[in-house]
Amino acid sequence: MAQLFRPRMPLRRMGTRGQPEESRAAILQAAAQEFAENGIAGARTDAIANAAKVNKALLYYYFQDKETLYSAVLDDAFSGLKTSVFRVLDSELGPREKLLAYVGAYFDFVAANHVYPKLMQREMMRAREGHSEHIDKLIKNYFQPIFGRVSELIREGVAAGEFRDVDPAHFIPSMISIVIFYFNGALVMRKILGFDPLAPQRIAERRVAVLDFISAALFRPESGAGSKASHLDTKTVRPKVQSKVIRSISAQGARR
Amino acid sequence: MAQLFRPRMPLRRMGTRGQPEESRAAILQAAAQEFAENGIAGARTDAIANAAKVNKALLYYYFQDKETLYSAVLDDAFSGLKTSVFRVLDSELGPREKLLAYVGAYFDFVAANHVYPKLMQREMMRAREGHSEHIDKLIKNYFQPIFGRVSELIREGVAAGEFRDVDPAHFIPSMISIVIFYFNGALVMRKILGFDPLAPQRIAERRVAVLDFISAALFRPESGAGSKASHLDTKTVRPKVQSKVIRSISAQGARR
DNA sequence: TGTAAACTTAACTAACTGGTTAGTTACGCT
DNA sequence: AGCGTAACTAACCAGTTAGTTAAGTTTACA
Repeated sequence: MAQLFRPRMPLRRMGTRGQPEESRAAILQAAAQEFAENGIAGARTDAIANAAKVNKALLYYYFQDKETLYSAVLDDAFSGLKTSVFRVLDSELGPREKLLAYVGAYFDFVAANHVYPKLMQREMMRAREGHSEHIDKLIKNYFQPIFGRVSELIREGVAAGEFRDVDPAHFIPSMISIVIFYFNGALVMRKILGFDPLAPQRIAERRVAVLDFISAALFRPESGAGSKASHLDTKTVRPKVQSKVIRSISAQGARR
Repeated sequence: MAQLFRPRMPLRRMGTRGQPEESRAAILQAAAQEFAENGIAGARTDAIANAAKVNKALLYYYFQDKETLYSAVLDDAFSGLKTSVFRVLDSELGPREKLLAYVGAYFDFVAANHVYPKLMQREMMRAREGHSEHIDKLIKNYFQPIFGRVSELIREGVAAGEFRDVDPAHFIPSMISIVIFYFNGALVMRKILGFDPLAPQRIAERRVAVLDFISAALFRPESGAGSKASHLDTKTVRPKVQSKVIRSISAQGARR
């Protein structure tokens, strides 16, 4: 894949000494796809090797075993999310704006990485009483920090009277689920809805719907002014948000 | 399991002619658990047979193969949901009450059948361009009818001015995701939140949170009266809802 | 008494699949 | 020129697992 973009290079043949980072990256990407689509048990190492255009033995040259490779894939995906999301969580914004920016960033990340939500969902369902050393790391490194930070944000918003008095422990999972679910069930939804939910304009629609949903559920109507349909004041944020959608969509288009 | 509830019966020994429905049911239940926990690829037929306290060959006496058994499990789960949910959708209620009743019934079903949300999520993620004959049946028999009916309900509510002007195609998936996600990620959430999300009182809390979330996101503040925090009027519904929780919880407790 | 449904037992196979191994290629260095 | 080593491959192996089979057992019922 990426090799095609090095036009005048001597075009390395397989079976020779290529770029190790490229091979590793190719394996990781192929593995992410395969794991997301089929789970660990369903994923075939041969399929990963084929998709990465690499010999199967190379998987074991770079990674100890299937499980380790899976772990590396998760780490890759979640670290990407973490940096993406913390960029906005660390910014200087009011509770409303910051929360919308957070959800927006999360949405954009998922929209640009369709494997992520599947990996996450699969991992959550896989969690068992037994083999927990592995997921504990994920929780400690990614889930916990993000969750803690957003909890804080929500408590601030509630304290400031901008948010309704919701419990972060329930509100956050709800937010996450709304963002994720749409992408995970895309193919089924296409058959129910009659259109392709992953078409750029549909994703843009979805983004608006998600932000609207969460705004309505969380934001307290501003006191003063026309109080009637006042919790629709997402409008003030929408333009900024919309343009961000466009960017995320085109970025996504370029990526595949 | 179920055999324990036939106190004075001659207590049939294994290897004899038992109740065929019981064996079939035992297999189905064990299979549901195994499939929910591990997916089709991860599920082991031996494990199913052991859990059902039945010889492996009996699986193939009742079901053609693993895939067919899986199919039967799904049919079982979804048909249960369908009847449960249509009971309230066919009732005579106003849009608000009916929608809350629908979400409540859905929640209660999921809370009483923890395998269901996992099976559903897995099935949605499994949907592929290729092997679709099987999932098409599910969509046609269950997803489509329920989705259609709830869409109608939402459009009615919007037309009556009781609901905000939301798009059912986006709102429904969001609702479903909120109900499902909490149960699927229970074990991970326990480690993040520090408490057991499946403890009865936590489930009751969750039920309230879900209904509150959806109410706030969907219901338009009633015109007239004190319009200030008027979209918090879930309170009027809550008592009814709460008692239903209690019932659902105790029913759940009796069931396991 | 006999037939058939509802099972068990346990050995077996065919196919798949994760992982290994032994060897190859080309690059950098001396 | 030649050596060491990172990067890589073809072929294979060993364990697992869905599914089968053949033979037998117990009960309901006609």
